[in-house]
Amino acid sequence: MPILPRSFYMRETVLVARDLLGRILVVDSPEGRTAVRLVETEAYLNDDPACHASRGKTKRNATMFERGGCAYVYFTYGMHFALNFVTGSAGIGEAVLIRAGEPVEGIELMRRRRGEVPDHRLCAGPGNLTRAMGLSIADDGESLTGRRIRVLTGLPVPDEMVVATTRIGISQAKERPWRFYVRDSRYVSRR
DNA sequence: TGAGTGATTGACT
DNA sequence: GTCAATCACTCAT
Repeated sequence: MPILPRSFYMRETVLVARDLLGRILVVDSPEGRTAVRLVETEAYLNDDPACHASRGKTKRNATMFERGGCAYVYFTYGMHFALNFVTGSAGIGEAVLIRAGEPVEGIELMRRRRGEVPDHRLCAGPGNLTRAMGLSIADDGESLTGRRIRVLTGLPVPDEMVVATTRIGISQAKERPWRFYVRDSRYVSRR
């Protein structure tokens, strides 16, 4: 299956977030391979108060200002990592948060990393997904078209199967409908 | 320098 | 529904 090219990410961030549903994220690690079908994403834009980049560049968010097509991974709440796909041209500061995926490969490895949880919870939520796939701050800046991390074309999700709603866990710009998930999927973090 | 918050999660009432 | 875990960052001293 083909790898999504960098040009996929060099588009409007909200459109990329929507178009990522149904795509396959593959991560190779020394322990083995894991892969998920993306079922839940959120867009974070430059002029968006909820976006890390909205208050300028810092050491933590610097990767967000790179050219689209790389991973922005950050550490939050003192214990969790969150994976984003950087979008647009260099210097813009926009990205798509990967909130949930449906496991398609390496489920045993995910279970070992996550412990006793049902399969539809393995990658439900940004912190859970990074833990199940073995991602950490060490992956910040990694290419999304590389050997360790890549995103395959998968099967795009038709409009009637996509729900657009408000984002989760933010206190500012709550009303913007930039969260996308696959209707009726058991693998999303919240309904 | 220090208090408050956060793109979260799981345990508990 | 509440709350603690625990750290990078912001904003106000």
